[in-house]
Amino acid sequence: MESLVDIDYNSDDLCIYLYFLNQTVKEKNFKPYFYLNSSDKEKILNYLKDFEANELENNKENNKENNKENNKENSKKNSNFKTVNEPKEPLKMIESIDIVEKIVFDEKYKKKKLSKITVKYPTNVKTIREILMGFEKLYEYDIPFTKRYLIDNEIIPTTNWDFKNNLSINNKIPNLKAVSFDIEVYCEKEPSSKKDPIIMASFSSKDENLVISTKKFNHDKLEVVKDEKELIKRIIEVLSSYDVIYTYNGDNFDFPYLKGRAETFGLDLKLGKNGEKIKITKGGINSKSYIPGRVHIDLYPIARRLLSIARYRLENVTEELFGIKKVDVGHENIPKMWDSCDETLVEYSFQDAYYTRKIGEQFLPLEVMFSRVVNQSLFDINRMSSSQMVEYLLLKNSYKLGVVSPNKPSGNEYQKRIRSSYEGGYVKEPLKGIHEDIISMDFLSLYPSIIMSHNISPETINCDCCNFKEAEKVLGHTFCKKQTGIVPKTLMDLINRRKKIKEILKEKALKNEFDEEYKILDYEQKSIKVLANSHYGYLAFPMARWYSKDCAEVTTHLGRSYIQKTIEEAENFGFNVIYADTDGFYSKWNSKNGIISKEKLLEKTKEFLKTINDKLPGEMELEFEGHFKRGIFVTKKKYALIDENEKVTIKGLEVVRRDWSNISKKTQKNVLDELLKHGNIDSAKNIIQKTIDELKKGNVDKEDLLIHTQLTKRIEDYKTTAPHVEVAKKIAKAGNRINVGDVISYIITDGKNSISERAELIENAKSYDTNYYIENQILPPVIRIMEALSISKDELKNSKKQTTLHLFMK
DNA sequence: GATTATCGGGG
DNA sequence: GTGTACGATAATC
Repeated sequence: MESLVDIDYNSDDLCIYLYFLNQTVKEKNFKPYFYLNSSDKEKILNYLKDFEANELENNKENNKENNKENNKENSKKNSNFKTVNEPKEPLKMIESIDIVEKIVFDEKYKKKKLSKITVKYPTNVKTIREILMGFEKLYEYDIPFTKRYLIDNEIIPTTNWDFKNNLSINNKIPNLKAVSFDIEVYCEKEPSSKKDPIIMASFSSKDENLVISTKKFNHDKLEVVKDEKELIKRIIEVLSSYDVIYTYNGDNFDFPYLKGRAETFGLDLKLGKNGEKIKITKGGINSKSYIPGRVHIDLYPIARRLLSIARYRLENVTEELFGIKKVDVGHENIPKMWDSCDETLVEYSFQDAYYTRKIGEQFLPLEVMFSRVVNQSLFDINRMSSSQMVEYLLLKNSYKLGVVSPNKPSGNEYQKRIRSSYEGGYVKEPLKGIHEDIISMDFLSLYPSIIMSHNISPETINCDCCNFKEAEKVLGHTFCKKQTGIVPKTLMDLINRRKKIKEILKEKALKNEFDEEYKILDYEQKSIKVLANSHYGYLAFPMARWYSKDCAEVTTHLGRSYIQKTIEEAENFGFNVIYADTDGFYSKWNSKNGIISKEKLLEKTKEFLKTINDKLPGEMELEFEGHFKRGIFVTKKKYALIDENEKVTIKGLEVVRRDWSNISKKTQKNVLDELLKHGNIDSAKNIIQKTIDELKKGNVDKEDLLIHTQLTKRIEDYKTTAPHVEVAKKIAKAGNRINVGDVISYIITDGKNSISERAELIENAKSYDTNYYIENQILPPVIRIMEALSISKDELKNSKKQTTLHLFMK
């Protein structure tokens, strides 16, 4: 019994490689295929024959021309001989043409006779597809070969595999040997693999913590090698003994960089299970670094998908998950530290690898569950958006139902979809200000429930097989009563599976059985929840095969109507609804109905939930989400709350932009903390006034005034004057190199010229413009909060102290 | 207020 | 690789 960890098409061996934990199985019998909307085999064959004859004829002509040109070019440049185009011989590529009866999605689920065209090799699909495009409509012609294999054979990756009975056994997460990997580079500016060397590599696994360096440091985990080439060889050696490799942004940085460096030494990155080379595909911004037979897990895309934080640097993710602040050195200091043999650099490099592994261990079980539920490989799942996962789930279900799936949109259609918009969820304008004793309630999976209970799906919308009364229409649309659509059907399967798992979990919890199986099932139900909640978004996803703007629009329309009716009921019951967004709301007890204790409030909430849930249709449920000690509501999507345990939740108010000065960020944080923790508006006001005073007195740290802005284009390309551009010009004038992408840090100094002219580097700043910092850095972030509490801007500025010019003492 | 441009992660 | 190609936020009209 073994589990399938990876699958790849080997283009040298011309077959699929199934990478099990301890063996690679070659699959030679599976052939690529697609469908053609025609059941006339003779006609298809004749069409191909005609094409081939035509092609041969054209090629003779072209070759004559090409040869002439080539000869000319060759005599001129003496360049390599250009190969002439081979004529396309489609008939040789075809394995078979079979007439099959299929249900066709695009034709309202009609049963139809189609041709299943099987070709010899995956690359043939593109050739034949392009020829037959002019003949009739094609289906399922762009499903990657290995993905197709997994769908058709119902092989569930990462489950144990019973070779005797040829079936997968869904149980424990396989015992994969995992290591994390991270490199450090010596560079002053943007790293370039053409010149900047790799100086260190770190690894962390359950029984190995290692830093390899090309220089000696005083550190216990360090191994020293003589040069960079040896380092690269050692990296290959270490990585080659593991099944799973964790990185943080390794897709875009570590592996492409390593490959670039290896090339300068004439080395190949033969990292695959059987010595296959790493495959790095560059798709514009996002690369993928694939190692055949091993699973490269990049934690960065996972963190983006599963966490909701302001920034996704490794240090932010570490802090979010473990509450630990890891050592950070700042990349610009690496060369200095390397030159001065500062061992903090080794510790930093090691911690990067260590926490990358910790994050990997945290997320791997969930990824494994996604892989099993969606039925695609761990590597691919790692890099899929939730909409793509839904698509593969639908493709799998569609195949099981004998349905030919719809195609991806054409370029034009895609553009049209991107441009179209529709009304989203209901967002209530908040009752601005500070509120206490807040209860939040929300709908458990509002959109999935709506899609299921109304049978919303691209093929059930406006069907022609049912009769509807006018009153049954939603936004003028109707949904079939006879047949369950593929989207609600897929959702129901997921929800039912989750319900069953939840029941088992409940039983196990009662028996106190929090064992391995409990954990696995818990991960499974979590992955299913994410997938279920992604179905609505999928309907509006422009690249989706089962896209339907009408379906998405009906879903949000019904959602708005449910939440609005619920708010009305809550108000009638005695609540005062402060704010609402899409599927939930924040409320307090209306003082008109008397002042009640927290215990009584929770009781009332329970009572209300019972009455409302009795009225709601079966699938839908309003839930108690939380009780908050205090909350500040500023505008739509901008609010902050604090709960019983002093845990602060901030939505839309955080200053996350790196270009704001420290003093600005600090002030905003302190003001919010004060308001949430003590509810004291006056002391919040004091904080702001005190900061302004300190600024006027000149008691601020120079560093706290730095504003950071990135240079996004070349200096000469800027049409407008901006502070950071002016500073960049000064740096350039002083003879230093300035590159696109550099972050310029500056202080606005005092004077009479324009702001841009007064921007200076920290070492050149002799003063600062008090007024600028008050008006542009301190006030803007706090003003909207304070205005929601009826405090005016003038009131904040009015500290009745004289403004004096302040100079930095040095 | 709607539409268009820019980053993001890594060193 | 049977190609791709996201999504949130800031800037700008």
